[in-house]
Amino acid sequence: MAEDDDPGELNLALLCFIAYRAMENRVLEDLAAAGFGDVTAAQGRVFARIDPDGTRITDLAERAQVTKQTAGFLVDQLERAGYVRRVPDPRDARARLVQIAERGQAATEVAGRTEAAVEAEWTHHLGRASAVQLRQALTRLREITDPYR
Amino acid sequence: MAEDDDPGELNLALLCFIAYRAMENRVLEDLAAAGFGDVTAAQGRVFARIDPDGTRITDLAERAQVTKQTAGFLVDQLERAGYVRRVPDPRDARARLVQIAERGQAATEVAGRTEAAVEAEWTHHLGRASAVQLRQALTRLREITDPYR
DNA sequence: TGACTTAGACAGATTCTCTTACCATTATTA
DNA sequence: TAATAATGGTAAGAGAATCTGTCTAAGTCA
Repeated sequence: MAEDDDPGELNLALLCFIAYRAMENRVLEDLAAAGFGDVTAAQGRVFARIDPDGTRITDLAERAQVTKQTAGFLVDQLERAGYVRRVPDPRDARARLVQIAERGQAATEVAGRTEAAVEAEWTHHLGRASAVQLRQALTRLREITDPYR
Repeated sequence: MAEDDDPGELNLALLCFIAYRAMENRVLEDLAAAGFGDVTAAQGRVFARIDPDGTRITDLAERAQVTKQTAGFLVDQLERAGYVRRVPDPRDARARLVQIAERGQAATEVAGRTEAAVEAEWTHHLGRASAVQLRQALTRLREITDPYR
C-alpha cells in the first residue's frame, strides 16, 4: 500500500477505502444513536451480507472474506444481542441458516436510512450523472474484484 | 451496514470496500512473493501514509483513523522489521518523525508496481474514460469523506 | 513562572482473526 | 451397501489489532 509521490493522487483503492470508511462510521454512529450501540464494525460487515431468507455461516464467511470460525464468532455475538437467530437448514441437516431477527430488522431499517442519506449527500456533492457513473463503474469493477456472488 | 433488498444493488460504500479489499489482497500477495511477507494489512495501512520526508505518529494515526497508541504499536513493528525508522523531529523535541527506511523503500516499489498493474487491469475492464471518471468521482468524494489532508 | 496543551510511550483489557483439531451429515464410489 | 471423501459447523488456543487510561517530557502562552 504505497503512496504515490504526487500527493493528492492516491491510488484508486485507497480512495475507495476512504469513502467506505466514512459510510461505515456514519452508519455505526446512527445505529448507536438509535440504541444499537452494541454492534461493532466487524459484526456489521457480516450482518450486512445476510440474505432476507437467511444465509449459512460458510457463505457469510466467504462473502465477508473471513474464516468460518470468525464468521461463527461474530454471529454468536449478533445472536446473543438479538440481531440474528440460527435455524436449521431444511435442505441440509448439517447446516444452519442465520436469519435476521426482530432487533436485527429494526437495526437494518436505521442503517438503511443512514445509507440512503449518505448516498444522497454524495450524489448531491458529485452531481446526479457523476454519481450514477460512479455506481456503474464500481458495480462493473466488482465483476473482476469480487469472487463471490 | 444493511443490504439492499434488491440483490445486486449493494450500497456504494460496500462496492468501494470490495474494490479496496481486492487491491489490498493483491498488494499483500505480491509483497509476500517478493520477500516482504511480514507486512500485515494494518501495518500497510499506516505505512502507506508516511510522507516522503517523514510523518509524526500523531499524524499517521489521524490519517489511518486509529489512535496514537495503535499507530505507535504498528510503527514499532514496522521499525523492528526494518521498514521504517524514527528520527527526532528537528522542529519539535517532543516529536519524532517516522521515515521510510531502505527495506521500506524496496517494499514501496513492489507495492507501487502492483498498484499500477491492478489499476491498469481495472482501467482495461472499465474502459479509459470510465476509469478516469471513477478516479475523479472518488477524489471529489474525498472532499466530504476525508477529514484529513 | 505556572497552567495548559501536545507528542509520544507504557500497561492492561477487549475484540477480531487465524490455525488446528474435531464431530455430524451428506455425497461419492468401489 | 459399506467405506471413503467432502461439506457444514463448532471448539480451543494463540496472535494481531485496537481501545481506554495513565504517565513523562516538551512546547505555548498568559
